[in-house]
Formats: sequence, structure tokens, C-alpha cells
Amino acid sequence: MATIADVARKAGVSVSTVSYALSGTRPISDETRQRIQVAMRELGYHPNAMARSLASRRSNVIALIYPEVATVGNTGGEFVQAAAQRARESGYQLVLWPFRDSEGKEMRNLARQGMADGVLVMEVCLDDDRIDILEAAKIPYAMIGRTRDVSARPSVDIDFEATVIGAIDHLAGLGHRHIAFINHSQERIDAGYGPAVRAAAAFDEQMAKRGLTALSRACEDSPVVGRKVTADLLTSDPRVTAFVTMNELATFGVYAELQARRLAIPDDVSVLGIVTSPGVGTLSYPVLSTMHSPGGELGRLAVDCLLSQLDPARQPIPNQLIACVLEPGMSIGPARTIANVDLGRS
Amino acid sequence: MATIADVARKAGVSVSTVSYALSGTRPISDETRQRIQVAMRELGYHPNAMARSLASRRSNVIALIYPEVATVGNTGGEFVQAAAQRARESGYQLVLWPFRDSEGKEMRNLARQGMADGVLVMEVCLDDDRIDILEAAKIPYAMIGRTRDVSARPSVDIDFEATVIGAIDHLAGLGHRHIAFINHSQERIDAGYGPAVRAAAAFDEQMAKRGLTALSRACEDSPVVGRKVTADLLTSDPRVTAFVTMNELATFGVYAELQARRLAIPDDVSVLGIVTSPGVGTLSYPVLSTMHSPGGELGRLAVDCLLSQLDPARQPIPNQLIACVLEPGMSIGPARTIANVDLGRS
DNA sequence: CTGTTAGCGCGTTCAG
DNA sequence: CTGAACGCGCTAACAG
Repeated sequence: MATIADVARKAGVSVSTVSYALSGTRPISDETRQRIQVAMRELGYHPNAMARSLASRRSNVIALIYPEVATVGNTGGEFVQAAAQRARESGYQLVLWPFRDSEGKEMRNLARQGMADGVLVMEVCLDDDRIDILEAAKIPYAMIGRTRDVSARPSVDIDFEATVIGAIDHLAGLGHRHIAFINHSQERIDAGYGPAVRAAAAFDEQMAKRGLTALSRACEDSPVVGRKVTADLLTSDPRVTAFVTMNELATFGVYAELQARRLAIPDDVSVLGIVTSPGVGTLSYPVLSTMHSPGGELGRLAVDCLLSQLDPARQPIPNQLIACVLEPGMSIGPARTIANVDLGRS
Repeated sequence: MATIADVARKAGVSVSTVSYALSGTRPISDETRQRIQVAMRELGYHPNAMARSLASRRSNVIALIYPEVATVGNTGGEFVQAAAQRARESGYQLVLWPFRDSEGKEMRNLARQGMADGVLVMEVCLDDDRIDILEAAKIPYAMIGRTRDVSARPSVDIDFEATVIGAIDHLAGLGHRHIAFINHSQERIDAGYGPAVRAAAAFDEQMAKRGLTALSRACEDSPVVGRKVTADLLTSDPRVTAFVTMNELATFGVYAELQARRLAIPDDVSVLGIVTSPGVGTLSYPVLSTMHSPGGELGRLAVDCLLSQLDPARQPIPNQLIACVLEPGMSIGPARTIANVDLGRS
């Protein structure tokens, strides 16, 4: 491996000149620059990342706290892909730190080893130790999601309120007045899982504001439970003509129960999946209309948000929210005016 | 940030003693070790990763070439998660290098900067430039998947032959003699996409060996095309009583077409999805029986395979193949003896 | 068992 | 516009 000294010797200049030519931190005459570049090419020179980091005290690496998420759908993958891509474009690399929520201390200790200049924290909860630990240690970070008090904390997140408003307006515009909402499990809501809490709050609030009837239910992430909850909803209020679901697996149960009851989608009942992964809508028949998470956009933004703190020259990025994207399917239609309970067909 | 020199001073020993206490490369008296540990604790010392890497010439980082895979299902996520986890257990970190297949040179150049000690290459094709480039540059690597000639190349992969044999034996044992196989697209087969090529070859060979009738079809990754191909298969050979699919999205089309024809699953036709992601079976009704990819296992193995080359003391890991895991659902039953074409029901 | 010290490859003052 | 030289924090001989 050729070093900077080899290049300097070959080009007949000093090492510092080569260094400056590399970083552009100082004006270099064109001729000198040429000679240096030729020398670099001929020697197959590649600057050593470790030496550079040691001397400059910046690793040019950002860490992604990568939670163990068992999910269908690939939003997480999109996020990671986009984040890695954006990091590379910005001259950084992305390392994966597979820490669980409870391993905040381990995370901080790793960060103190100087391997990463900053940290991206996924799946942040309303009350999240990790963020406190990072702040106490003065480690630059950006969170995906939000803690309860987000005022001065760098974050990017899905705009649940806008997403829910989009969903409700869409359905209400088609005459739906009794709309069910199927959330994640009560357990996750109680654990302060941001999406579950925020979306539910927004749903109830927006429905009330419009004088519509909201039927919200927590539901475990599974088709079987989704089906049970759907049955329960239809029984307890037969006027329901639309389902908004924020639970990919449960949505398959919604379809199953509707089909079992011979309720046609979308003629009798409309279904809209929100905060899903792109593509999952096409797995259902008729194709589920969805509002999918902007995983890629979030990934890029999260990186930008973090880098804006590492490099004071960059524009600081304000806390940013992105709404989910409507992916029209075939599962939404105008509301029926007759209660579905009367419509059993065989 | 405290340095090793601070620790040495505080403990009243030399820096090398601290260094050796840290690495355990040299015997240290218990008493000295105690003093050092106390000093480290009091100073909140954390060794600097960059300095360590520079001096030792090993970064303790491995890179994962992370392809842009647009897929439903989370096998990729499981792989990455498991790999990152295993790397951490082994004292390594995993960095993501989002390079496309065509960016072999860029990948090599990054590797030459010494940021990573070795490289994991996902989604390897039968003819893959990247592997040639890595070998030419003498960069340690392990591939997930296999090139055409795999003899001496470190790799881990799905055991497509064993998976296919498992699938066929299962179905043949239930009396199925005319079995359809739905593959990925012709385009991917032509591109030398390993899974598509290997599984198809294994399927035809094993079916022939058993005197069974194989109906293999390439199929784009989409429910719509999957449905068309299914219709075509049922029309061209009504004796088909079972589908083996290696195409998650197309499988939803298989279900749709069977339901449209009022063919009951599994009474009239059995369906088995192979090389799927865990959980996708539950998205279908009746629950699809699957043989899912061992993503986690592959991730761990890939890391072990690479690390065994970096550390000569480790046992070398032979090229290893892992079969997919049967996840029983409700979509497989005994074969009918009457051609399905005669069974239209309404 | 412990200490001394020369690098690892590069960034960045400071002097010219 | 260019060079010389020190230091980043640690590892690993070499010397005891």
C-alpha cells in the first residue's frame, strides 16, 4: 500500500502539499496538482481511512442503532438502504449497531471509542433512555421517531397527523361516517410506541372534529387477531362502512372476515391501510389501497439531520415530519347507506 | 477523552502494560491488572478505535455490500440483523456499502482505504465481476450465493437442491404426480440469478428422477402475472394438482386464480411456497405452507466464514449450504385423482 | 512479569 | 504557494 509519503516523493513535493491537494484546504498550483495526481494514479494510492480519522479526529462514520424488528414488509430495509446511500454520497459510511432498547449504556460506550461521529436511533419510544444517555454523553444523534418532548431534539418522523387526516378526508369525502381504526397491540401502545400512540390520538381527534363516529381498537399484529377484532367491530356497530388499519398483518384478517361475511370490498366496506410498506397492498385481492411509509425519504432525511450537526457549516435541519404516500388500490369506494348487518349474501 | 497514557500514569505503569492488559496478549500480574482497571474506571477510559486500528493494521470492521433489493418480505432484514449481531459478538462491526453490481471497482477502492478488513457480498450471480475484482485485489470476502465455479471460493448459500427435494418428497408422498413450478422471471434466470437457476435445475432433475411430470414456468414477480401463469398452467395441463412457487408475489396470484376457478386449497390443489420469508405464509388464506429462507442462519454463517479467513487461528469454514425450513400451513393436502378441469363449482 | 520506544499514515500548525 | 515537523492514541517489537 502506497502512503502519502510515497506520493510526495514521486511527485517531488512534500507530504503536506499532497495532503492539501487531497483535502483542498489550501490553494495548490495547477501544475503541482497535476504532478500529484499522476503520482497517485501510478502508485495506486488510496488514502488510509484510519490514519486520516486518527489525525482529523473524525471517523466519517455514522452508526445506525438497528433494532430487531420482526415485520413483514420492507420499509425498514428501504430506510436502511436509503440512509446508507445518502451517507455515502456525503462522504460517510453507515455502520450497524444491533443494540436492543435496553442497551443504551453499551451503545454509549461503543460511541466513546470514536468509531462513529454520530448515531441514528430507530424505533424511538415516547420515553426512551437511549436519547437521555446520548445527550448526557454529548454524542451527536438524530432520532427516527420522537420522544415525548421533542422540542429541541433532532428528529425525523412520519407525520401521523397529516396521514390520518388524509385518510379520514378521503373516506369522509366518499360519505363514510362510521369508521373503524385498527391499531397495533395494546401492549405496544402502553409501551409508548410512537406510531401507535400518535396515530390513534390523531384519529380520535380528527374524527371528533368532523362529527364522525370513530371506533378504535388495539389489535395484535396477526391476521387471526385482526379477523377477530374485525368481527367484533362489525357486530358492535353494524354501521361501520370503512376500516382504517395501521397493522399490516391484521389487515389480512380484516379481509378474511369481510370475505367470510360476504361483505364485498369496496362495495359494502372500504379498507385503507396506513403506515404500510410499499407493495403490500398488491398482496391482497382486491388490491388494498394504502398510505405507505416514506422509508427512503426518512432515511435520507435522518442522515441529513445528523450530518447537519456534525458539520457546523451545514444548514441545520429542523425537526421534520413526512406524511405517508397514498398508493391507490381497489379497496375504497363510496359508503353504503344501509347497515352492513342486513346485507348477508350467499 | 482519557488516553492510554493517562491510565498508565494513574496506575503507575507503562503504556505497554496497559495495552497488554487490554488485549491480554501478554501475562500481567493480578495486582497490576487491578490497578489498571481501577484507573480505567476512574478515568472513564475507552480505547480509541481509530488509533488501535491504525497501529494494529486491522479495522475490526467488515463491510456488507448491500444491494438495492425491492422485495416484500424481510429475509434480507433478518440476514443483516443476524450478521450485525454475530459480528458484534465476534468483536467486529458491520458497515453497509450500498454498491450496485456494476460498482465493483468503487467497492474495491473503498476496501483499499482500509476501513474494512473483509467484505460480505450479497446477491451473488453465477457470473459476478465483483468476486473477480475482490480476488484480484486479494481482499478477503465471503459471498452469499455462489458463482458458477465455487470450488475454492468462500461462500454460504441456500441449499436449493435439498429444499426442492424436500418440497417434492412432501408432495409426492401425498400422491401428487403433476407438479407445477413457478420461478422468478426469465430475465433473472438469464441474468444468472443463482436461486432461479439452481432451483429450477434441481426441480426438473428431481422430478424426472422420480418419473413425475414437471411443469416449470418463469414468472415475473407480481400477483397479476402469477395469476396469468397459473391460468396458463391449469389450462395446458389440467392434471396439475400441486404448485411449488419460488416467487412470493406470484404466489398471491396463484391463490387468486385458484379461487376464481373455484378450486379449493388444498382439497383440489395444493400450494407450497419455497424460499420465502418467514411469516408470509400467514398472509394468505388458507395459510400458505412454506419453506422459508434461513436468513438469520445465513447471516451468522456468512460472518463466521469471513472471519475464519481474517483470523488464521479460527477453523476454516467450508462452503456451507442450508436448506429452507418447512413452515406448515393449510395449503397442502392429498392429490385428487380427477383432473381439476372437471371440477368447476359454483 | 514490566518498561522504552519506534512506528502506523495522515492532518495541521508554523516558518518560509 | 510550499516544506518541516509534531502529534493523533495505540501496538508490538526489543530490552530488561
